[in-house]
Amino acid sequence: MEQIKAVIKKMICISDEELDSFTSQFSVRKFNRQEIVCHSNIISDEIFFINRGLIRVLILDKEGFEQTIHFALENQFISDYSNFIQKQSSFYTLQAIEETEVVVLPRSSVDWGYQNLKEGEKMGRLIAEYYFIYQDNRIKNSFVRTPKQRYDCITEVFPNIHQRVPQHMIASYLGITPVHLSRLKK
Amino acid sequence: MEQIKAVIKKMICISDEELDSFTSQFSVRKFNRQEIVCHSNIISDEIFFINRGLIRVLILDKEGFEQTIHFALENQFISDYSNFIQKQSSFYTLQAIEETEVVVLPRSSVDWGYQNLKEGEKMGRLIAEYYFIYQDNRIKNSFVRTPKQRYDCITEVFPNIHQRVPQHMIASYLGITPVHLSRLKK
DNA sequence: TGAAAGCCTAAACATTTGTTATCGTTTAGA
DNA sequence: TCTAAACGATAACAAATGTTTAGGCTTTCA
Repeated sequence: MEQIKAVIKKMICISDEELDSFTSQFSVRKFNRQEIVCHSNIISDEIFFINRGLIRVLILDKEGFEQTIHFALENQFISDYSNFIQKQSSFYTLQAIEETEVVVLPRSSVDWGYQNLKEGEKMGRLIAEYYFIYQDNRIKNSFVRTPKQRYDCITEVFPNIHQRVPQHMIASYLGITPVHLSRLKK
Repeated sequence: MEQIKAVIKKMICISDEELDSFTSQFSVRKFNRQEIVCHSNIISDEIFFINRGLIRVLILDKEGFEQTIHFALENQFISDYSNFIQKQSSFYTLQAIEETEVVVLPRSSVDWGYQNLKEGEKMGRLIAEYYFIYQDNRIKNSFVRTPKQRYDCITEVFPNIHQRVPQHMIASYLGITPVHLSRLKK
């Protein structure tokens, strides 16, 4: 739990006792390559924090093809956060791309944190703000950058992504086909 | 201040005294049609709440054309929230499309709310979560819906938008050209 | 270790989307 | 009230992107 403790400490002021009470409610889970961390169409009552490995977020489009919506790296939180917040069944599938170890935050512990940690709500605010900024940047980029430019700067957001995931997933994340990405690279 | 008070009361538990102390720090500002509410490239130290009217968020792309990024309607908050949070100079321009009246929340009052309202941080969390969900839906839609489908369902997010803004702004919001939108409608 | 699957590139062709120009109508402002 | 600007539709053409197919290479795993 050392990694998630460090991340929380960077966000808010929290005593070691508080932190221990909080993290003692979490568990650890491991996944092999390609394994599904969280299926779509289930009520999403867990948030994951990545200790090690890499998770991609994907959906199946109407033709049954996988579309990569997002990547999540070490020391980041990941879930279908929209549907977690709204307590609806999840839309996204989470898949481990590498051997991955996650900390599991059940909804009960998240709620506990909001109610019992001195700065629990602030932590929630900062996390939501952080991901809002990420989404906003992504939307901004779709307006001001070409697909090739988005490809060229993807390592700003996901360092080493090229060494860790196949190119067709990056193409999908960028909103283009793998064939077209291959063409753009020339 | 009645509208913003009602919106805050819906989000959190707050006494009338707290609410009065909070809203007394706000001011009201009015804009004519086409008037700029907030320029880009300035430090954004204000959040706006729309009492009446309609604001669009836009950027100028490299060719100097206006791109509409977002619309904001009555009883919604609007700002370049990413850059407000990060205390960076704003990227977006805010423009009133109709005669518009806004409540102005200076940064000092927002910070005051976080520090002094019992549920101030929770309010901040809920607002950030709300806009995160909006952005997430938008990104989802770009993967699962065609431009025509996005056009057809835009009133789910912005009711009466067709009666209130010219079609070329909607096209821009959808990420297509006005000529192409006109073609799709056939 | 051998076969199957996955991956990237490439080319040819199809579809979507953008660009430019024009026209008629509506709207805004002097 | 008149005139210029803004707006939406349309057509012709251009550019970007998708689709299909194939080939060669690497990875996986039985």
